[in-house]
Amino acid sequence: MERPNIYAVAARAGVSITTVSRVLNGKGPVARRTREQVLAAIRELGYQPSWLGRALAGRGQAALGIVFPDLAGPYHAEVIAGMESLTAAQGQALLILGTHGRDRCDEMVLDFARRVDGLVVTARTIPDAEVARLQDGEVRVVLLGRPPVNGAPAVRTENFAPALKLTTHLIADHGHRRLRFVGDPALSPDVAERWEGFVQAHRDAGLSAPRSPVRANLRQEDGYLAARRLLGGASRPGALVCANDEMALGVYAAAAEAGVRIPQDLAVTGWDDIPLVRYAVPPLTTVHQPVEELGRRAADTLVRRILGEEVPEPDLVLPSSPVFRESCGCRPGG
Amino acid sequence: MERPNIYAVAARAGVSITTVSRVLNGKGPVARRTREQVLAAIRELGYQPSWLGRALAGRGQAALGIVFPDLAGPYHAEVIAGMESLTAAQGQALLILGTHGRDRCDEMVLDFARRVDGLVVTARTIPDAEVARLQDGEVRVVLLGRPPVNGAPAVRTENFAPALKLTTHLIADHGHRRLRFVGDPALSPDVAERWEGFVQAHRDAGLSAPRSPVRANLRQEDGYLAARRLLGGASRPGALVCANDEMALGVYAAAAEAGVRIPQDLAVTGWDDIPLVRYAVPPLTTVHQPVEELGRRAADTLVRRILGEEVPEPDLVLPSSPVFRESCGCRPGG
DNA sequence: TTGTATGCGTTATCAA
DNA sequence: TTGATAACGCATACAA
Repeated sequence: MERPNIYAVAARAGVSITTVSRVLNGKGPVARRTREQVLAAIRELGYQPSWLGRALAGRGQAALGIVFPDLAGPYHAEVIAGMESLTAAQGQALLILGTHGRDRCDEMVLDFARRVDGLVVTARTIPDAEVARLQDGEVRVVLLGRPPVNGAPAVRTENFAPALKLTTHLIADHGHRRLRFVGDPALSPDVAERWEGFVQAHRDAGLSAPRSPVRANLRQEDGYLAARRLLGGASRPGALVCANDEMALGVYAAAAEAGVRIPQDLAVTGWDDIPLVRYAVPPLTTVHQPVEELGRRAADTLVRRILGEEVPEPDLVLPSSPVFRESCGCRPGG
Repeated sequence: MERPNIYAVAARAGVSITTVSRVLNGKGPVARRTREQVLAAIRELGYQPSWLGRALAGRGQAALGIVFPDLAGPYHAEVIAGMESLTAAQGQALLILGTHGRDRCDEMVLDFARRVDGLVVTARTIPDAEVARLQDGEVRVVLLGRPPVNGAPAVRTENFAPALKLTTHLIADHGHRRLRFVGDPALSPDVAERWEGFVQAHRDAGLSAPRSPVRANLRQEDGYLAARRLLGGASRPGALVCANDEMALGVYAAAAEAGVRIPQDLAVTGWDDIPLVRYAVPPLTTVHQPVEELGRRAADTLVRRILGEEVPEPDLVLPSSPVFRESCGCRPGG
């Protein structure tokens, strides 16, 4: 048995397709009795409208897309989970595309954009210029984890203030003087802002400017390798402020290998507060980000844009704050 | 400027849309000169065919879907990454849907299925009966991490043999006698098979049957809680075989808290070989699964089904094997 | 209150 | 070698 179309329903109910369409969309006047007949026919045939037909007829595709660099760490998976929770609830489809640092991904993204009503574009995927071009091409875009571009609204998390607070904590409360920042500010706006907060804390404390960041690529192995280098070197740092949790856990491994105790010999902090670090040994001091909500809000903002509503906050910054556990030197349970 | 359609191209090239279509699809005879004119028009107008039109005209939607329970751990994200690598390379779209243990997800999945050419359905999402119904409804389905149902091909990883080997290693090489399995066999076919291998190892070694599994729910916290219970109890186990890595790391935390040393006082093993465990302290002995390839192969199988090709292996089982590090008691580096 | 006819952008059939 | 035209499934202006 073929899948029934709107004509089949109309025939069965003894009406025209227009009437069926009206019943389906709840628009326009339909006599009670007629409506019931149509509804009955729909039920009997197990009819479900083809969203292809709908989309082609100009009703939008009821689909959102997200463009991310890759699915290596937990971060983007959580962003996607947040978006998915919203799209699923609203009966929309969610399409995903990883750029994987490919060169010619402009076309890919453009092609991708054609299949959705709007796009969430994360940091470290496509350059601002390309975002601007998308905007000009009437593609609805929402930026995630990066500042607004050319009128495209952004949704992101706080970075500067928590980094400042965290670093100040290490300096003022635990007396650290030789701190290093592990992460590459050039890699993403988020990391850049964290670095800024790190620097500011030094200024605020009247310390000399910190040494340049230890450029590392956000994965655990990068943290491990960076720490191995640092811990083997002459002037060993007293505290490592890592740009994310995975690198911090990499530092844990290098420290264990070198016989360096955390936090007695080395304070370590992360960023993200991924589930694993709460049960790390010792529990990691980090900065909690509402990543899933970030995805949800991005999707929500995108939907508003698509509906033509005014976006209330074109640059929404969600609060994130330090979680002091034990790797910074704080006492267990206190 | 509106987005050009096939008529615009035809008009510009001074031909009919049929000819344009032929050039586009490389089918049917087209004079060299004509083709060039059409190609020029396409280029000048920046024309790109609408996939909506294509799909409606019956060419398929060039989209694959995956249904998963949630994005909590690294596992499903990696599966998705594997699928995405294939779909992106082939210019297909990838749609995702999480069931989140929702009740009435039958309709959601059905609706979802209408938007794609085929579906990868993972374990712990929808019941076999529902999969069978999808199959009957002419939805192309490939199962992932669960056995074939009603003719739907499956792609999964080895479980029994590695579990047998791993457990035997603990028993024979490290002399363990009081082993417990942490995980719920009822939760997924994968876990059930791992439990079977665990049991078989006891039989093979001539030991009495192991105690019942410590039912825990795959997340780190569940492992932590389970281990806390076990380590506080009277008859403390000597080895914990965990159904996945996250739970094993939870065990790490509980052990540290209880002053139990790994592996001296307690051997621990995981499953999956997620990146983090390689740099755990101590490095975790686990079973490596080619999860990303699993996703890729599932997508590949699905594409074959869609193209109507014979699926070479209706029940593809990818090999997975133990990685002996230090948490089982093996020496560093050997 | 209901129906007719047309457009959306493509592919495919058949005729020229 | 090319073209006119009919699907595909739906929404909607317009007519009745």
